[in-house]
Amino acid sequence: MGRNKIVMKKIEDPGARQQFYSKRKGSIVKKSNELGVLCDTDIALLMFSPTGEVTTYSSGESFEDIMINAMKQPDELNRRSTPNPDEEVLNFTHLLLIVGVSSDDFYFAAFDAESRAIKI
Amino acid sequence: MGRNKIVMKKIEDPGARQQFYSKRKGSIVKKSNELGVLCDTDIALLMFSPTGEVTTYSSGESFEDIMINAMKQPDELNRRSTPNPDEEVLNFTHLLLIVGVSSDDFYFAAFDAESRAIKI
DNA sequence: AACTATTTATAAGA
DNA sequence: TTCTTATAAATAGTT
Repeated sequence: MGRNKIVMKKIEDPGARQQFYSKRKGSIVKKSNELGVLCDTDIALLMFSPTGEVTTYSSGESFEDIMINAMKQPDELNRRSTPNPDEEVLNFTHLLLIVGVSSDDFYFAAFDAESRAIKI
Repeated sequence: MGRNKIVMKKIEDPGARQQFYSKRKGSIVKKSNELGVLCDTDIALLMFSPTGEVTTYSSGESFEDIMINAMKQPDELNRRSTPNPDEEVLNFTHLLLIVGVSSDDFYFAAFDAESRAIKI
């Protein structure tokens, strides 16, 4: 929207890039908030500014709680199990382990360098 | 946008709610992708549909890698350290522990029920 | 930070 | 349900 159409290419000028980021970040947060309220559902956002500053947004629940809930679902994140998990474990170059503990529940997930779930 | 202004209230009809979710989800992903490309930066999205289905989006890097990078920054997530971490540990009702391991690095973070970082 | 022409998103309707 | 269209919103360039 605006005087010219958007061009899908990196903005090279650092000042203009930061300015663009700030405006658009606000819009995405606003839209996410609308979606969370109108649909009564959880949305989590995490974004890096061009200078490396992190912004998080979460609708309703906390950012971490939304992540935990996502881990507990048979969803996009967990669906990435490999056909042969044992084989993949041997090849990881990094490992992301997420563990959630509450008074009445326990859950965890691990991902290799390709973001594939690892059975542990 | 459209024939009428938005009303910030939950859509009660399940069919209309799901329809709204699908449209708006697509728009937010599109906007996030624009932001990621124009600003050459990382964006991660996680949202639950009204029926509980999880969608993730990540620009550039994988969703998990963006989470790991966020953990490594002195950012929004890590800034929530408590003045007296020891005291908080005694009160947690749940715990989220995130650990990342690569060939040349190691990092972790833990959060209590109030999403405050816990020193471990 | 505010303005405004224009593009974009989208709520209803077909 | 997919397509159309009038209108609300977002926003790029400008001031």
